[in-house]
Parts: sequence; C-alpha cells; structure tokens
Amino acid sequence: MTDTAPTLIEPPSDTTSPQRPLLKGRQTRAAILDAALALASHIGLEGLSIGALAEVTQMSKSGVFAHFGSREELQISVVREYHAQFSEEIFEPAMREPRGLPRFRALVDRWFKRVSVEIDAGCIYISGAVEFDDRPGPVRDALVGMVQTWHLALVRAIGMAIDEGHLRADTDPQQLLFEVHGLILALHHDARFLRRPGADARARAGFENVLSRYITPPAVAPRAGARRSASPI
Amino acid sequence: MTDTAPTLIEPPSDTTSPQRPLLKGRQTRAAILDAALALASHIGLEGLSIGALAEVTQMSKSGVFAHFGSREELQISVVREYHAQFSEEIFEPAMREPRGLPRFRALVDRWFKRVSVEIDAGCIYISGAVEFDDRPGPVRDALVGMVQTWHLALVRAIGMAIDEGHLRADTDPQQLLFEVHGLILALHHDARFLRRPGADARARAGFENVLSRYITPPAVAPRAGARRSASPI
DNA sequence: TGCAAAATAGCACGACCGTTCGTTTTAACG
DNA sequence: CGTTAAAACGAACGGTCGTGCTATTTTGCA
Repeated sequence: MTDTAPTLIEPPSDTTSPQRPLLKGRQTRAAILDAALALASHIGLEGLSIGALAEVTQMSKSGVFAHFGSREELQISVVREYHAQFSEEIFEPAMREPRGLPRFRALVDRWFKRVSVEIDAGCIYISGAVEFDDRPGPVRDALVGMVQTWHLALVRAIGMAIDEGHLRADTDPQQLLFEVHGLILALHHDARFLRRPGADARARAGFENVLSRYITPPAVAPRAGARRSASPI
Repeated sequence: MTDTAPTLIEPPSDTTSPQRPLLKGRQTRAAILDAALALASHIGLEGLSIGALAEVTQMSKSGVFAHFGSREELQISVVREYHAQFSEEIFEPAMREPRGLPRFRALVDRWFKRVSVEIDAGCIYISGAVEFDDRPGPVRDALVGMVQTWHLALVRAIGMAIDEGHLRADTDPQQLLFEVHGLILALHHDARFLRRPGADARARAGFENVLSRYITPPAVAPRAGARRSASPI
C-alpha cells in the first residue's frame, strides 16, 4: 500500500500494463462514456441504447459497440464512471476536512448538493437501485458493491465522529446513516419528481434535526427526553 | 357530496353511464390489470410490454391491446389500479382510527408494512417517481397527481394531530412529512435493493426518533394555550 | 334460438433493439 | 515515407416492440 490520496476506488487489478495502449481510441471511449452518463442520468441505465448513443456521439452503432463488447459491459462502465466522479467530487474533497463531525458534515453537504443542485444529472445510485432491485446480474452486483462502498465510508466517518466525542458514544452509526440516507432520497424525490422548490432546505433542516439527537449533550445531566441547546455544531 | 367512506379516489367524472356495459370483458380487463400490476412491480412501468402481458394472461397481443388502446393508457390504468389498492389497504383502514396521532401512526405503520413486507410487489409510487422524473407526459402527470393526493392526506392527518394537541403547535407538517417520507424511501432502498434484514426495524426506530421531536412534551409548563389530552403515545 | 355487439384472435407493418461480420479509414511508429 | 494494427464504418441478422387492420369467436339479450 503506497500513500495515495483517499479514494473510494480500488485499482482495477491491473493485468495489462496501461502504459502503451494510450492510443487515441481511449479518448473517444471517454467521450462515449460521458455521453452515456448524461443519457443514463435522464432515462436510466435500462434506457441506455447503443443506437441513441451513436446518434449523440456522431458515430456508427458498431463503432460505439466495439468499445464495450456488450450492452451490459457498457452499463457497468457507466456505473464505474459515475462512481469515479462521485468519489472525486464528494468523497475526496470531504476527506480533506478534519476528522469527526466536520468531515461527516462535509460528506453529507456535498451529497446534498450533488442530488439537488445538479438538475441535468439524476443520481445513478438512486435510479439504479430502483431499476435493478429485482433484476439480478452483473450490473446490479456492480451497483450494490459501489453503494455499499460509499455507505461504508460514511459509517467510518460517523465512527470517527463518535471517537472524537462529537457524537454520543451510544450512537448507532448504521441507524444514523439510515436516517440521513432517507433525507437524501426524499430530497431526490421532491426535487426531481415533484419539483418542489424548498426540498433542499427541508433536507438540510432534517439533517440538523437528526444530528441534534446524536450530538453529545453539552454538560447536562442525561435525563431522557430533555431538550439540548447549542453544541459544537 | 354524499356521505361515503373516506377514500383517496375521486369518481371518474362519469360521462358514459356505466350501468349497461358491465359485460364479461370487464373481468378479463381486471385480470389483465392484476397481471400488469404484478409485472410492473418487478420490472417497472417502463418495462411493461404488451407482449409479455399477453403471454402471462394466455391471450393474444391484440386481445390485450384492445382493452387499453395504447401502451400509455395501460400504464396509466396500472397507476390508477395501484392507487386504488393503496387507498383500500392503507388509507381507508387507517382513517377508521381516532383522529390525531393514532390515525397518523396507523397511516405510517401500514405504509411501512406495504413497502417492506410485500416482497413481490415493489411500490409503484417509488419506482415510478424515479422512472418518470425526467419523462414528461400523461403517465408522469398521473403519478404526480396521486402521490400528491396521498401526501396531502398525510399532511391533513398531521394537522389534526397538531389540533388535537398530540404534536407540538409549532410543528411544520410538510417538514415532518418530508422526514417520514425519507424513512419510507430508505426502507424501500435497504430492503429491496441492498436486501438488508434489519431495514424494517431501522425505519420504525427512525420514525420514533422523528416523532419524539414533534410530540408535545409530557407535563411541562405550556407556553401557548394549546389544549392537550391524555398522552396518546 | 337467433341476432347484434362485444371480445378476442391472427396477421402484418415499420421501427428500433443488440449483435455480428467484412471492409475501409485512420492513427501510430519504425 | 511505408507498414501495420487499431479504430470506425456499413450493412445485415433475428428479435421484440407498439399498433393497425380484418376475421372469428364469444357473449348478452330479446
């Protein structure tokens, strides 16, 4: 293990040395993948069609197809690409925050932004989860693996916040994650589907509400059901 | 307005008098719709195909098709059918509970059950929301309308709980709904997609957590003149 | 029982799907 | 340069899709 920047991505088991084959074909593959990601964000992974992709990229169907070998491999590549972007835009910057509550807050904050602000790019983790919850196969496996990786990272961040004393010692990290994840999903639902304007504020208010129950009480006798005042935020 | 049992369904504007055409065709239509509902629960509304439906119901494609006139009308019919079942199994029984917190609890409890226990029938409101968040048209409109009807019913129930003094007077019904809806979505995600065993318990624990923040404090000096009855749990 | 209408079947259509194959263009490199 | 392999194309295949037609069967009712 060398000392690299934190990432959610494990190196792809590097069988072929990637030094030589950096031909021009790679960059068209990247362009196709970009278009595929945008397309899948709108119509879903199952809606991805090679024909539509060829039209967007101004290529022939067979030209697009050759880069992936099968539609399923294309879908998996899109999932991996999304994972990479997700890691780069959300996980890695947040990991530069100090461990504990600030880092957890940064993770959730960027997650909120990603789900709500990005109008033209629905979250593939969310849409994929619904599309593939009853569809076994490699695509579903890839999705599950990456969602679990991301959830594990959040649980770790919560654990650190407990260790640092920012969150109560009896906090159940999985339960906290469940509740926060619910806010993300409700935000996605209200913003994208119902197109309600205030969804972002609702999610953030909900997050503060959830957090207030897990944050360490300042210095009060721990009586159940008691209100708590300000704390290290 | 006659005094009917409470329902989420408004009468279908009855242009053609439905008295005569109660022929045998109606019940095959109902059978098709049942199969379509089961099919759509697995592969989604977009995955519904008339060919697959014909195979399941042992009919010809054109025979199935004739009952709806178009695929889109079939999808809308499925949404309406789901809405009717949802109203019958969740809304109507819960409306027989006493108004206030018990009724709201009953609504949420049955909602939880519907999303988690029913293994072979994913919630079409949830899958439809993801499938149609970027797909304008009559199907999306129907989905949005019915989800909003259901949410409105919940907001009304929350409002009654506030009026009854079961919930704090400063409760924001929309915010409470947002947080509870998040728990539903997280439950759906964890149970159906990740197939985590404890999702149901997490959702219920989360509900109690959310509720504890909105419930009227038991016997503290009341600031505003809000009436309260015996602690309704 | 007979008749009209409703319900279903059968067939064909154009469009799009993923995929294969052979050819042609393009890019990399000595 | 020329050579060679990679990359892209074009056409075609079998298949499924939704949707029109026209028959044929079935149903409800006098």
